[in-house]
Amino acid sequence: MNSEFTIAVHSLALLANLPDHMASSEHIAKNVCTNPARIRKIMSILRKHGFVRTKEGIGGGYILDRDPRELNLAQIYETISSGTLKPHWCTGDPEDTCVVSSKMHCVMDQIFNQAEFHYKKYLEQITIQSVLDQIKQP
Amino acid sequence: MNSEFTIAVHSLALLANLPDHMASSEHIAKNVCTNPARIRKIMSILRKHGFVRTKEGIGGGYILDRDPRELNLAQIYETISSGTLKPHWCTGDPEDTCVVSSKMHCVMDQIFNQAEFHYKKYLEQITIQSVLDQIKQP
DNA sequence: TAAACTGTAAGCATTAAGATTACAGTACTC
DNA sequence: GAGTACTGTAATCTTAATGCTTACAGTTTA
Repeated sequence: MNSEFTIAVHSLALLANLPDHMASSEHIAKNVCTNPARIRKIMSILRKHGFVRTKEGIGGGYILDRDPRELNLAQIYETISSGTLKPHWCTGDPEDTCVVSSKMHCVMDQIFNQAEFHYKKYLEQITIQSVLDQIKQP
Repeated sequence: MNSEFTIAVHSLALLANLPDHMASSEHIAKNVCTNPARIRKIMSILRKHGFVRTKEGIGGGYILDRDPRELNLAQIYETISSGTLKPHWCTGDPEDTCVVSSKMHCVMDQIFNQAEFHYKKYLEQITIQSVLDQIKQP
């Protein structure tokens, strides 16, 4: 599991906390503790899905383009990390004569797909606003 | 996400399919498509949790020690892969003066812990027997 | 036209995942 | 009790995934 989803959530929460001005990739990167190129890559995907607006040139950067109360983590997961619940490596061999070996891949695939469905159902309940509220709790 | 959980499920389903005799690590490894040492490492954990019995020496190997209808994937996940839903890398910096940066780690931790809780709830519904039934479907 | 930004990609470094090898310990068989 | 076929476990090596750095073209503003 890589951490692009976590970075996206962090970045969006940060933008929700700065509703009135743009934040540069360098600013966000410092806050998240990573490098600007990585932030730009992730924000570029978020822009293509309409979560943020970007502006190039002087005074440019990123700004949230959604109501944080209506932006949930399932939407973010979907665009950034869909399909990452299942491991890259898979057991079994479809060519094997043993049914267990030959079908296991397919069965585990279904299990992970459904697991991801439930995972997203859970993430749907959490909005960027609720993340921000939790952060600001004393 | 590594694939030890998948390997454990595959191995246990295989054992459930061979209820009357022991399977060696080499046999299981061939079926799973990995190496015997890896199987032994995973099976050793499963033995410590009472899922399988092992026997050393000639004719030894592994045999299921649970009713496959009462052995669910949540139990397996718990013993093999607990805590792996959250990425190793974490955003933010607890020492940062910005609340978002300093608290994000803690908030994401909670989110991933609860996500794992829901994930396990889903896995509870799936038994080794049901995996085997799915495999044997035409 | 210079400065400050994004967009994107190539290449490098680090870390996690998986394979290999080795060998001690155990149980069975002759 | 010696040989064989297993598990248990650890050390080391290889490969693949992850993250970082650098670079530069494109865009906007001053």
